[in-house]
Amino acid sequence: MPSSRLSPRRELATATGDQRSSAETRPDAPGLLSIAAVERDTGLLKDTLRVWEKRYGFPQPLRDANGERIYPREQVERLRQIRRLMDQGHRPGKLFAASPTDFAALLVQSDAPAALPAEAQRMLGLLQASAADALRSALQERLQTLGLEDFVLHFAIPLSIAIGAAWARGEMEVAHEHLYTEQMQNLLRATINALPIRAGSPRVLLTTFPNELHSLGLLFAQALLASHGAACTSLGAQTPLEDIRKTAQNGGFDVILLSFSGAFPARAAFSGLRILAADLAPGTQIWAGGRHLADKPAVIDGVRYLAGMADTLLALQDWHATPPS
Amino acid sequence: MPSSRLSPRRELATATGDQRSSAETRPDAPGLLSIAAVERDTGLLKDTLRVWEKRYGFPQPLRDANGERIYPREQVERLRQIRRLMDQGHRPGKLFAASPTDFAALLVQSDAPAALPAEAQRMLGLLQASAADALRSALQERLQTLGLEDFVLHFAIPLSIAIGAAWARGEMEVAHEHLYTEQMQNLLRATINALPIRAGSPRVLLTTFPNELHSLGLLFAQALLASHGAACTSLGAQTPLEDIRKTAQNGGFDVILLSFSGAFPARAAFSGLRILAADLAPGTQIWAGGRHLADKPAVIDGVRYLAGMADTLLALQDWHATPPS
DNA sequence: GCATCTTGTTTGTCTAGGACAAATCTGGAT
DNA sequence: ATCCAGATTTGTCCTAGACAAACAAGATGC
Repeated sequence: MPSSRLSPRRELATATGDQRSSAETRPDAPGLLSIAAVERDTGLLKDTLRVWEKRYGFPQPLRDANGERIYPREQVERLRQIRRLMDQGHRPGKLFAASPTDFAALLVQSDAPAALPAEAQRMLGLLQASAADALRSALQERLQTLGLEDFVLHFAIPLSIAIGAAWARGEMEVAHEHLYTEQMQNLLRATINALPIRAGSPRVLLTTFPNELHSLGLLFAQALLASHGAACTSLGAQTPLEDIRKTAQNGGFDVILLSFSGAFPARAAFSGLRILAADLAPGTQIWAGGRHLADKPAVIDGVRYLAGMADTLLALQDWHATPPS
Repeated sequence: MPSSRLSPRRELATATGDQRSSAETRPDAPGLLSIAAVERDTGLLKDTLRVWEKRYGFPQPLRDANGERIYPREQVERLRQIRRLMDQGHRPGKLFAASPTDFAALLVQSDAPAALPAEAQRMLGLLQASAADALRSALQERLQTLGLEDFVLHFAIPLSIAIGAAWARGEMEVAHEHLYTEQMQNLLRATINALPIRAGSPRVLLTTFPNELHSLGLLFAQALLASHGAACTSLGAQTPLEDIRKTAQNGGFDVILLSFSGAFPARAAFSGLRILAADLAPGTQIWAGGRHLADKPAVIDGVRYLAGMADTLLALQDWHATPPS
């Protein structure tokens, strides 16, 4: 007798792989995580965790009564730090070999001590105090003051980076980050939704390839474009290549914006871009975001690389200067 | 020389496990998917896919030059249908044993032929045509006409269910569903954001346990509560139990709303609820959503079960009738 | 008849160790 | 400096087996 479900859960099942066990996420056992829970928390595949244990001797989880791996919280935190450094280009072999001192040095160095606006600093505090309402209104106030463009470029992005760093350092709970993401999303989506579309602006389709999550980054780009009147349609993250192609053809878009994080292999990115570019309606452009792509870009007809968020606006300017229609 | 990343990707890495391979998602090879891609698309673990192949003889992927599994699109679609029926309580053994006729019958039966408003029917069409702008304004119009509460209860929820069913039937691409989720999110978040908070209303914290994705459902609940003036704070999906506890204590919330989909094992849900209820500030309530929980609820002090979305509003009424402060 | 306990079956996830191709680093030649 | 060949690192996939939790069915008691 199947009991029917209340509401669909698929939109995320697609994007993430919704697992169904109970063991890996058993909510008891305070500081101890199963291998599946660690996979979820760190983004490292089970296979990778096991092979690291064999090759490098870390992590070194305990075992429960059934001989299954049990990871103490501190090891998971270390794994997160390692993951973060790897995302920045370091290789695991070096990281595991590094002395504790060197490792710490790398970590500190990685925390872009970039100029973080004083207000952003204050918001880190609000976040750590879980002061949701205060955070909400503070963000809103900043947005009012700075305007959408400056807010995104000079406030939201540095703040997001700082939060990522604080999280890797273990100074922030998962809940804090969720709270931040929610508030920021609410604010930006509401703002974007209310913006007028300027005539003569391009119609832009935004998304990422499969295996690209990174949803806040995409939202930032959308906000920048929309603030200049572009007609944006986002598919969120993780759209299969074939689907992007079809949607782009149907929708009559002028621009397809793809965002890539550092973790996405450049080879695959270029290969996908080539395929996408191959059967593009004439006049349609592709904008590919992601710093590591812009470093040594493959020359593909119809593809433009954006080295940073700010480049998005330059591309838009150029589009206006020479509309391909 | 680490190349630094533009923007943080963590908020989703947390929630999903961001993988880093290239093979599983190689964007070439039109109708053929690697095992990792199938895991992402169907939500079935690699291990499960392999063990099904051995035990039931399905799926039966091809092999590439390296002996690695390659799944044709049609098998993946079948897997999605199976997954959907399993979410409704069917067991795999029966499904694999069923004759094609019986299987088809189950599928049809599962597609809640529930009364779908004519306008919703029309929107399914818009979605399938990828008419993003038309969809956007149509949704907006519906929302204006019906008001937030009716819109959610009698329009958005049935529509979401219908979309889930169409997707399982293979009539809908991933992109269509992404498009829908995005538009709906934009609309609801913008609306919620603009709602006033009524004095004397409870402060509600919304989230789900780890392994619970289901973000649109949570957003629906938030919309309903907010439409009646409640002060809602959402953490999104997938918050670790410990984090929920801490946030709830800090934030001075009156209610914690947890949402569970059918795929979440009831045992684990009750166990988690008990832990959470144990050290709750006096006067704080827990509302647990999810039909399968309400069927045979474990009696836990401070926990109220919501059998359906509409129950959310009843609970709110009761709260107002007898404020626990 | 309805509830509770016991047993047998189904099912998902974990374990182990081995293999290999893609990505990266290294040194040599232009 | 730039480019190519070879060596090394590294992530993911493979097989095969084991076991506990979830479930179904039958037995027992009220």
